[in-house]
Amino acid sequence: MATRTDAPTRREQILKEAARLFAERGFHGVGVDEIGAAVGISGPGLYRHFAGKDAMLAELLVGISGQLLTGAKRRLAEADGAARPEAVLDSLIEGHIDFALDDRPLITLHDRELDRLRDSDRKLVRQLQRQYVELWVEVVREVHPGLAEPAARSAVHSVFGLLNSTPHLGRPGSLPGRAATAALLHRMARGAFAAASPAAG
Amino acid sequence: MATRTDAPTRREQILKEAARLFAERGFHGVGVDEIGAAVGISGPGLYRHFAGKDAMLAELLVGISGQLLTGAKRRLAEADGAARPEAVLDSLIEGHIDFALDDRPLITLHDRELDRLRDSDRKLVRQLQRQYVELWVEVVREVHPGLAEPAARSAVHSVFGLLNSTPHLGRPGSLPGRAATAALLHRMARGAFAAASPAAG
DNA sequence: CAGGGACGTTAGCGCTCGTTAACCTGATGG
DNA sequence: CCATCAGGTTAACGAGCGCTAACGTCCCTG
Repeated sequence: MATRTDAPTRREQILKEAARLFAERGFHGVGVDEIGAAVGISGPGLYRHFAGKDAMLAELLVGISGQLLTGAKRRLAEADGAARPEAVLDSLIEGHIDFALDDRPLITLHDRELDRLRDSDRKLVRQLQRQYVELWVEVVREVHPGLAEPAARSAVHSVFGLLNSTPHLGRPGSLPGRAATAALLHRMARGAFAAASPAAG
Repeated sequence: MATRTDAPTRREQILKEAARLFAERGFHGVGVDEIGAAVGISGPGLYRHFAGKDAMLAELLVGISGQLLTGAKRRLAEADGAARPEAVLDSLIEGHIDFALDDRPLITLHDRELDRLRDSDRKLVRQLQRQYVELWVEVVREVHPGLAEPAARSAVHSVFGLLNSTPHLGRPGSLPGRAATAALLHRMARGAFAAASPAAG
């Protein structure tokens, strides 16, 4: 992946600030004037870049879901064939943790403001999310064959809850460091999956 | 605990419906007219029972936090003295799971709408939440002495995220049954804590 | 039976918000 | 050198919101 070095476009600035504000105070809790102020322009100026407030949220949520799914598919393809299923699962976990630690506001939005979308956008996001979940379910069941499919699906959702708890972990600074936190979350996710099988215990 | 058999008061009806609506569409996304309609009266009629919309949210959040903390303290006292620390932790987990499964809308509100409260109410809720977390941290560290305090605190928050994932688990009906779900969550929580210690590999 | 409180109702006020309209400005390219 | 256009500005509109005011009705009690 080529790392971005050029300056972010205005659209990107707006999306980033909007994500932060939406995560902090909720979609309805943030006014367009505030979003504008956050990027140095004033309210209606945003409409040169987006069709409306809803469009910003839609682009954010679709982007998140797509990014997660794309990354997961890539990791699956990279580790394809010879790799132990454990390694594939570790790669998925690692990817999700990176996302949860680096883009906390987006993680918050992801399961909080979905209902504010137009029907078509919401269906799209839901479909991307479902694909992402099913991809995890398959890998988890390869690593833990004793796990029935419904239980595996519940386990995946629960581990997402665990990994997405990063916004509650205090500001980055009270944490024991990013690497240590990532390692802790990784161990816990693996432990949770391992304990999900009724046989183990 | 004496089980309620008498009819719920109007206040309780309102709180229950408000919790559901707030969880579904967010605090700002629900109008007082809707809350009123949900209990069969119309908008302004609510003001016979609550000082305002904010007051409903405050009462809900303070109630949740207090209930969680009170229940945890009771469980700790009941199992006091001779009990193995593992049994105490299991009791805490069980209590939290009961809450997460039986009061899903409240669980959703609990970490979503806290910022909408007046300063004094928010401080109160935060204090109750902190006490609840610290109580868990102590018990977890008794069960897993290898866990440093900051890591234990992060682990507790993460397990809360795991347990509070119940709203994402699909409507109760697609689930393999309440008991099975509770057992799955319980196993995963224990497994996550066990895997949190760096020593365990 | 009078009186009052509990619990509703509808009408409407005042404010905020998303959005549009109308206008301005600086860079760009034929 | 002028036309165009991207990207801003402020003013204002219309809708929806929380909340209050004013009023009605039932039921309980002295």
